[in-house]
Amino acid sequence: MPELPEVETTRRGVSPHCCGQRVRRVIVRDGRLRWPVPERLGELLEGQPIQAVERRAKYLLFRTPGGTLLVHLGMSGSLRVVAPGQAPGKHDHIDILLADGACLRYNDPRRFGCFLWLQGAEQHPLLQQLGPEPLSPEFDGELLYRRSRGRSVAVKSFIMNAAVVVGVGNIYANEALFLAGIDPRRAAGRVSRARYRLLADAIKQVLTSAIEQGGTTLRDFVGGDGKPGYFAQQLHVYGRSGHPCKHCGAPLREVRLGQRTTVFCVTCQR
DNA sequence: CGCTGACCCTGACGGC
DNA sequence: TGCCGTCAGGGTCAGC
Repeated sequence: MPELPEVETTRRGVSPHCCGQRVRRVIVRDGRLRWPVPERLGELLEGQPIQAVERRAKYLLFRTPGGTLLVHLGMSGSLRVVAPGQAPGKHDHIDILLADGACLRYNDPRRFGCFLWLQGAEQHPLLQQLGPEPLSPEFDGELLYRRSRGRSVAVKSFIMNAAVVVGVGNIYANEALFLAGIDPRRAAGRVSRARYRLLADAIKQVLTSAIEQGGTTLRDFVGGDGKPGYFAQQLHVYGRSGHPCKHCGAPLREVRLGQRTTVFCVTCQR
């Protein structure tokens, strides 16, 4: 379940192994992802040098002179660098073989991810509608306040909307709302400016600390069995329905908002 | 335009 | 033990 910190950790893990290298070969074993992997991906990518690996929202962008490979890990995807000659396992759908023999291997049991080839990537509809990066200075409480006026949607659904701010998945939305003391069910338009400042800070804080902890597992992404970083993180509410609130001890409550499991403390979050 | 809910998919898990 | 239903979740899209 890669959230933004896992995607960023993946980027940092694979980037040094890819950058400056040419793609020798592309092997697509199963191209049935969110959208079909382009038939001609091999022809398009082979021979191209990878100039940079960037991230926008939860998308990874592999830049080459001929175009950009856009990768999303979906719900269950992972991208790792494996040693030459490693036999593929179950759900290892795509290999990108690099000039030095290393292999960038994509595994995705649920196949919610995507591999797309873009030219003029910035104009692509998937990237064009996106709101600001949560860790950029552009994202703050003022932006949330302004964009939420008159909106009746629950504040939790609001901050998970990629048109508002990217990269806030279910886990971190729950955690940030707890830290900010805001009831996730509250209408977005009825949250004050002061509380949106707290919320924006909380979002930055949970994502930053998750990325830092993801960094400690970097070698897993590079070498062997990648374990998502957030398992190491101290979670206050996510997955703790019915357990005592870490602030007041009252049992945490669970509801569904926009098809997503939502956990919060009725006492501490108003 | 804003919002809700269906949908894509497989594996884990609980009940019987 | 095994079968079956349910749930998990990011993001897109249809429809109200």
